[in-house]
Amino acid sequence: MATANPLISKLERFVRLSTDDKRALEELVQRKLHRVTARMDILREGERPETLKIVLSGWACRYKALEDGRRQILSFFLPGDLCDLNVFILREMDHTLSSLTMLSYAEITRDMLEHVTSNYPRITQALWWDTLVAMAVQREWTLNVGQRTALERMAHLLCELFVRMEAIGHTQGNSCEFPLLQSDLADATGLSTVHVNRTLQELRAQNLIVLRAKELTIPDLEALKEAALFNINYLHLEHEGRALDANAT
Amino acid sequence: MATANPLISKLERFVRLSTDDKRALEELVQRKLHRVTARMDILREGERPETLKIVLSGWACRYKALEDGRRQILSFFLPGDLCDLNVFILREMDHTLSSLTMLSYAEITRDMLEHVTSNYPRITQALWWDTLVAMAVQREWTLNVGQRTALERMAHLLCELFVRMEAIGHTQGNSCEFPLLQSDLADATGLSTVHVNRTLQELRAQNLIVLRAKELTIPDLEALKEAALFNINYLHLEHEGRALDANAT
DNA sequence: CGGTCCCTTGACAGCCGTCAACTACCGTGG
DNA sequence: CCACGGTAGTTGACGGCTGTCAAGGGACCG
Repeated sequence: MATANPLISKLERFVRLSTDDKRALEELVQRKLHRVTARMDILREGERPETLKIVLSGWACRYKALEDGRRQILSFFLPGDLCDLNVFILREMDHTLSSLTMLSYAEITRDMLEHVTSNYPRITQALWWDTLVAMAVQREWTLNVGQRTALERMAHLLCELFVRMEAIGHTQGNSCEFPLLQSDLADATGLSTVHVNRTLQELRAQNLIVLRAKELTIPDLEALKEAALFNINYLHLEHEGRALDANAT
Repeated sequence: MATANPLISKLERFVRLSTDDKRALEELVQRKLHRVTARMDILREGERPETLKIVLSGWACRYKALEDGRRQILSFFLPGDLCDLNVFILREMDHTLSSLTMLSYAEITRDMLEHVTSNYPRITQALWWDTLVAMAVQREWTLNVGQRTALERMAHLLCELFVRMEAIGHTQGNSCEFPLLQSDLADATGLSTVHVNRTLQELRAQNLIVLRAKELTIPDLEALKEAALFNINYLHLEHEGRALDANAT
């Protein structure tokens, strides 16, 4: 079971937080809450990021679009995930953040974040960890669209999302909620929607997935991983940083 | 003209460094120097990163390989670029670092880096900036292989490399050194070497590039950018952080 | 001068995109 | 209760972009 606060549960995958740390994180998240409906742009390319956003419930994504309309989804955000640490440093967004489902998220201002990072070293460390993992995921996505076939690519994306859902306690057995449209899968994999459809059919035919009514079931995760050439190392779930024990400071 | 130390010139694109900052950086880089010949793996997937590496001269890259040998180059490193800030946090490499040319680089240990980050806030800020820009570049690459056609994709990669070479003062007019093989371009763009060859021919036929003898010339950069749907914003060269003036602290 | 690496070119195939029509599903309203 | 409209998913036909295979050419080097 996840804690009520998905950011805390997430960072605890990396460091052991003290009660102080947790209280600071609770405050951080409760200051400015937002809700938006599905399929709304939250922060657009070209705008200046003012706040760090943290997904509390629902799914979001970031994407870039070319002038002629082609669109690439670059990341999916699940509960607990952070968007655009850019706020610290970069002047303008080079991509767009957008909700995929009904979404609730917290906003954290630059000042609030600076307060936390200068007083809570373990939290700072954990935010770094999260950033580096996000980079690793982005690299894997580049590999995914660059080298894998359509079938492998789709299998890989489904594996990643399932494993990430599992890590935040949002799976029930072999199944999890799965709100993406086939057109989202197309934009994320660089395939056409028609070919996404065919690829999903093929995965179904091989009994690798059951996907309908916004629910994904993976009867045999190992088999799907094999079909995807999925190597989980890039998610860095090893809980390494648990060495950073709150009681050890 | 660049400073003798490419790391300093790079970070100065973002912050104004004090003489103290510069001395610290000089020391950092001079401690452990290395030279390797072209096409050597420096740090392999699965190994534990012990030090941060900084390219001083030559080109390097990072790549991931699938079990069956397919290979994706994920980034190119030019003089002044940093490899694997991972050293701080992640337990094992999820990709491989490799030299492309004769390469000289400096190694920075965890201790040295921590000393610098706790005593030189402007340097810390500049390292963050560099990390966020690297993420932005990785996103653009995902877009590149996911959405652009072969011609656009190749044009985009050549644009990026030329602009980055220009930013570090390594261009002479319209030309710059260009040590990549067509097979490197293939691995970076997700195309076959044969198709890379054809795509280069096409770019030559349109007078967009001259590429031979390890030298790239771009007669009309604007035209190449247009063919590539190249939007420079993702490189975040705006020198925004110059607000972080060394004399303002 | 032979060897090796890299680049180039042609022929052919296949994966995947495009176009278009059709079905399924769902919420709304008469 | 059924009609209706809109969105999402499905399927077929066809074409083209890009991969594969294979052979040849050029540059550099021992």
